[in-house]
Amino acid sequence: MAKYDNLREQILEQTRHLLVENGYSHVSMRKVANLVGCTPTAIYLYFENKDALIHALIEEGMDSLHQKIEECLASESNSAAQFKLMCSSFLEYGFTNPEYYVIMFQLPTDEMAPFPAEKYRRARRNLQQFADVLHKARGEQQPLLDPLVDATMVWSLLHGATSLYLAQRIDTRISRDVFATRTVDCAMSMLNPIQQSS
Amino acid sequence: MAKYDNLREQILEQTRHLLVENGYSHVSMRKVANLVGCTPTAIYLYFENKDALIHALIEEGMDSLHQKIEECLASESNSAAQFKLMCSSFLEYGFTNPEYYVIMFQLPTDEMAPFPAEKYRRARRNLQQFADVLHKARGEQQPLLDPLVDATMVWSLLHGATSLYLAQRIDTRISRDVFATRTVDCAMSMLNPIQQSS
DNA sequence: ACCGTAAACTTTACACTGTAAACTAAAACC
DNA sequence: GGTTTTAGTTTACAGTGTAAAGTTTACGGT
Repeated sequence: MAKYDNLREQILEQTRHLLVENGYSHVSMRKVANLVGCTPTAIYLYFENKDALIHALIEEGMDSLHQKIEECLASESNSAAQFKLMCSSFLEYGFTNPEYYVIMFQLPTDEMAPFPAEKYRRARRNLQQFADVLHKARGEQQPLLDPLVDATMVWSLLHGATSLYLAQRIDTRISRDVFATRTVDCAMSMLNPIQQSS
Repeated sequence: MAKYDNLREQILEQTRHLLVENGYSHVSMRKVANLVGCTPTAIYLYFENKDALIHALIEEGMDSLHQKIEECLASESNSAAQFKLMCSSFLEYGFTNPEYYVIMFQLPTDEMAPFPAEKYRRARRNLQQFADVLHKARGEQQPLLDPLVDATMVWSLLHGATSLYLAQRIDTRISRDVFATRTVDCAMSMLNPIQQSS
């Protein structure tokens, strides 16, 4: 009685394809259905709604980013070097996977259901790893300031840089390489505990 | 023969109202038209399309942000103090005008026509001012590195922080005030020329 | 063998969206 | 007074997400 074999997987596959080829705005239930060969409403048998379908892809993205970050930890022993590699890898991930980056971090929050809390925890591993490495890289220096807050600063910088780059808001006189390199330098400077203002 | 007095202005007013009250996703040509009391297609007599209508509001936002930044320059004489005030004002602008911030800096670029180049120049005044003050605040220190690049770093940080805050991606254990203060501190640390990596 | 039920869909429909094309009424000009 | 221009309206099309109901197929039990 099953008309397709593993329709759910086919739906995900074609959604991923549409996303990567044409960007989020071109992902529609009807387009996905047409590619798969089923009817639009059949998708609702496997995903509660469009948001849930996208959330499945967000999870994929979070996992591949996580894996990329894990590799940074594995390929360097010095924690400062690890941190540096993590930063440049994050940037590279965003630059080379804009469609995934968009759904992971830039989706208009007021139009979309928030990424479910229980899945978000897995996503937050990424931030936590930044915090851990940042903390270690500073060595025995006084952890006066919450490492979580400082990791959030690093994340703000990296996310801001990626967002502006993807939105083509970076002055064209600045090359992509210079931009990325300087951003990483900037993040590295956050290894020195930031002095609090008066 | 004019059926409305200054229909264009009424359209802008109601669009602004819809944007601020309900966010970008609830701005539709039909809703605007209903509020104004005209037909949806009448809007096309004054704005080429929905993008052009939104661009008009983006311009408003850019201008009010510019004015806010000008005030920072006026209310402080020390350039470091100016810079600091500019940073915290930028954050405050984003935090308190999320709907404007979204259309100004976060609108999905692949769904929307880019902000027209000739208007964008006016928008870039803001970045240029950051660059100028940053340059001045560093005093006579060697301008080895392009101030534009460094200003872009500051902008990345501020934009990233604002985006993450608006998307409620900041850990709830971090209060808004702490987050803003630390972000500004972080931006201030960029006054020290960032050392380039090997 | 037959009947009931449940699974895996499809069909149809609704309320939205942006916007193109054609039509209309009133004012302005010669 | 007739013509053109302005300022709209009406109608229509192609697209969106998704709810509700209908259909087909397979399986389990008696």
